Amino acid sequence: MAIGRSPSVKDVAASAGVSLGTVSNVMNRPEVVSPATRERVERAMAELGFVRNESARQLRAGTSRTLAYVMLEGSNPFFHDVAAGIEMAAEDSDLSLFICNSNGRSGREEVHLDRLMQQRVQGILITPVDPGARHLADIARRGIPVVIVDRVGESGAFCSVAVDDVLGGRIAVEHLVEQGHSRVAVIGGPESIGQVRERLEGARQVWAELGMKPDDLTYLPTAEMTVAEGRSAGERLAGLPARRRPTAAFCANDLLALGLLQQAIGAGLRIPEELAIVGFDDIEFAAAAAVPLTSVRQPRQELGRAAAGLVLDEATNPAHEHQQLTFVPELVARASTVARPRAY
Amino acid sequence: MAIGRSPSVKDVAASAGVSLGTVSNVMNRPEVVSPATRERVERAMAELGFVRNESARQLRAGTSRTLAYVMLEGSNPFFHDVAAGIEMAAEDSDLSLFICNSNGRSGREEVHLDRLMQQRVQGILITPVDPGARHLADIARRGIPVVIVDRVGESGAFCSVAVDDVLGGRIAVEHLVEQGHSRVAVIGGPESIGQVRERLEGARQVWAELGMKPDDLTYLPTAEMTVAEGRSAGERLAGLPARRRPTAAFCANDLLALGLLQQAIGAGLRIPEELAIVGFDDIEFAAAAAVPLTSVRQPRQELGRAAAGLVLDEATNPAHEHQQLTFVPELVARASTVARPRAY
DNA sequence: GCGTGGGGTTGAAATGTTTCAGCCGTCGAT
DNA sequence: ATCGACGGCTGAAACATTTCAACCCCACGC
Repeated sequence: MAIGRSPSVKDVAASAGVSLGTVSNVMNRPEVVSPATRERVERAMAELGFVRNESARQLRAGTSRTLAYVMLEGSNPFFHDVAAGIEMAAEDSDLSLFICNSNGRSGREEVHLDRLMQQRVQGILITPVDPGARHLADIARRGIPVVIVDRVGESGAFCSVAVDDVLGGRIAVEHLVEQGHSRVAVIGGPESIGQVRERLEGARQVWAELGMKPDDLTYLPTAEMTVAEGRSAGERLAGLPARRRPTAAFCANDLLALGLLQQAIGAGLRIPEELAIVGFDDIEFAAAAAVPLTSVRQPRQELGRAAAGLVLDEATNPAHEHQQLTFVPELVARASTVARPRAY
Repeated sequence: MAIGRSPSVKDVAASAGVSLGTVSNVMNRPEVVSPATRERVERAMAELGFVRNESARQLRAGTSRTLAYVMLEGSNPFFHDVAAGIEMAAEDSDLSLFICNSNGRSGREEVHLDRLMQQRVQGILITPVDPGARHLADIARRGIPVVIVDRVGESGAFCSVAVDDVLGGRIAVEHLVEQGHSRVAVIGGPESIGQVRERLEGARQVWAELGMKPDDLTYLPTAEMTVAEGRSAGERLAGLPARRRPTAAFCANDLLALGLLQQAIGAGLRIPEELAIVGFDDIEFAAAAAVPLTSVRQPRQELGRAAAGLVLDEATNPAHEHQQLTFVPELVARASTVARPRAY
């Protein structure tokens, strides 16, 4: 088989003895072409190994059959789960999905967005470094559907999908208090991250409402939301005088919680007796930890799916109105906060 | 700002009072156009908010500025690390990267590949469900560069990049024997996976060479390479009569190892004293486990980078020859096999 | 027999970019 | 003065597809 340039509709048409338009019809409106011709055309396509040229279709159509997700941190499985949800939805609409990763850097984010505009993607889903960034608004102003995932766009200029982070903070700390803890640490940062602020806020709210002493809720800031930072927070925690040391920690995500867990176990602490730990996100590795991690679950795939739904609505429905979808987080209690008799 | 269709080179040309060709030159060969005109054109582009239409470029060029990676299992971070390596390389060549996920199903893999052909991607990197699959060969025959990642294509019809899995099995088991173990389990499966076979093979080789009793190397097959299967393997292990029970396990990947670790710790075993564990891949969560996991490291990002290099070579270099790149795996010893005094 | 309707097919236009041969002046060399 | 070269710019062709008005022919109704 000669491997020249790949055959086009023209070649197929010639080989089947019909016109271009007919070949196109066979692909796009098979019902209008007679069975006999259709069959002939299909055979020709198979023989020549015809493959549609997507760029030509796109050029004609003015838009590509592609969505894009710009994730915030490739190293956090949470975002991959969101991406998986998006991909399912994309698949259902027969669209491709571009997955990009800004790695938390605004510069890379901008580069990706630029490329995506050139690709004329149908819509962009993004967990942005900064939801208020100029370049996001610019894109939306161009008429490209943009949906913020796992953050809430302040301006209302976009749709967004997120969980109620304040509530998430509340149920985490409420759970710890229910388990009898009266000194709790909240670990996360930097505070420039909206989620961190809101989860902390929720924690403080419920702490006050339950009548706990304000000083007994300690906020331990971190520089990032990584396993390593979780470990280092554990060391800081261990350094506190015993009488003031929290007996439980609420971490703003699971990576921090896993790091803290590792450090605590390494230091010989019994979990949850000497230190109880709650994470956030409920990534798969939370359940897989040596001491399975209690975590505030976000419906990760659902988040992605819903976001994709919104972006598609905006792309296709002229009457679309921006909306802010909020999901309800849910506490998944496991051994890192609840001691259970174990079979030995 | 009116949001009609986005402006084209034609609009820019009109606005700047030059011809299409000149606008194109400003973008592609700025040095051939006089500074004055260039400046005028650039201003016009900025004013109109001109964004290149990538599909038109592609149509003209006959190929897209895009690579693709079809990963095997989205739930295994290993593949995301490989993808990250590919993305860096793509970035260096100013290419976009499509990331797809076959989730271990041949059908999805085929759907993805089909789409990628339609997109006229420059090259395809893939960790295939089955390296011998017909559809892979078909694509290569069409002249599209294909590189197999983390598997070796039997036929030599493609380039491939992988680590020496036999060697990986050898160093894992060698390490365990060095640590004084004389009964070892190898956990992994199904055996249809090439890696599993080769890692097991390496384990058996070195076991024999070191003069250990063949019966003391137990192979525990699993149905998948997941955390859950790791746990269940742990239960089977615990069910063996004490005198025959292995004191160490070599798992064919880290997910299995983490599952096993969790099960063992839950059952009250001390690690590594009562059970030593070695994983494979050295994903980030291996180091983050409660008992940090000894693992056979694959240079994950390097794998991706090298694969991208090969695919680009095949795409651009007429004198390209297929090659099978093999990396050397490396043992990273941690607490799951080596007891160290700990500071309490 | 004539008009009508409609199923099936055609041919050309349109999409946005790049490339390339060619054109127009100007400047330097002969 | 003429030629050549060259910098700077133009205009048209080419890429593969989709769409749409137009067309042909046949059957059917009057």
